[in-house]
Amino acid sequence: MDSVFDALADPTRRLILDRLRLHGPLSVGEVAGPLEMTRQGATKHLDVLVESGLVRVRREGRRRMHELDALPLAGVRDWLAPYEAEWDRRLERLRRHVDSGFAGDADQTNEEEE
Amino acid sequence: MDSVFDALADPTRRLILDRLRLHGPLSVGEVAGPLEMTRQGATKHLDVLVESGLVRVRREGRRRMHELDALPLAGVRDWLAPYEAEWDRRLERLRRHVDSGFAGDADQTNEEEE
DNA sequence: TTGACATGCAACCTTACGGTTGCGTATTGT
DNA sequence: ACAATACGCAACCGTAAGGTTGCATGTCAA
Repeated sequence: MDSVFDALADPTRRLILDRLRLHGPLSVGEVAGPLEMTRQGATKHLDVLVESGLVRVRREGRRRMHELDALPLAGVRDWLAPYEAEWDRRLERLRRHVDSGFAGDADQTNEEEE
Repeated sequence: MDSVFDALADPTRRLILDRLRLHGPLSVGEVAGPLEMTRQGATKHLDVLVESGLVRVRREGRRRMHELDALPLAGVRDWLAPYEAEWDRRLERLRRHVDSGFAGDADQTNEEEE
């Protein structure tokens, strides 16, 4: 689980996951191409993803194909769940607040942005 | 958004978030206590969390109280959504496979859970 | 006022991360 | 066979992350 969160921490890695999700299985070169990076750089990122279980790898001749496996992300969703309850509560409070015609500025509750 | 994923990458930070969610607003010392870490260490983690918007901070006399703000996690859930569709598809395929009586040994396969 | 409490600030240390370069190896098409 | 393709391995580099120590500062209670 730790390794999943760790894998997701890097923007490049999330981008790779997106590409794997949208454009099927990709080789190292195909992953490295669009990114402005060496193949070796891409390989390292892919290794991290494989280690986390988010990417499965299989050989196809001289190519090393990488396929998305989204299942470990279920763990992230599970971890998220209790927090979701939390922010729902907040939004609910805000909604009630607005509904009850609080009418105006001059409040120090900083619940905006979303 | 990047900063949120980054904040979640560290296990200690996720643990702090859990404690803030369950045990209300906490001071630096209260956060640092249970963790085997210096106050300074805890402060750094808290700073990261504040920077990501997951924690709000307010002064109370000489204490610095930290409160959870789960809203930024909505971004994580949103990022997760298309992947969830993906792993659901996988589980669905598996379910159909089992349903269509691939019949390894002779037992009645009882799934149909969520 | 004065001391204990809670924190801030800054420097420092070690290690891991993201990324590169250079070279060696397997695989393929012709 | 042979050259191009796709990759693996290992060393290296700069920087930031996680954590510490030491000391200064603000704040409260008596």
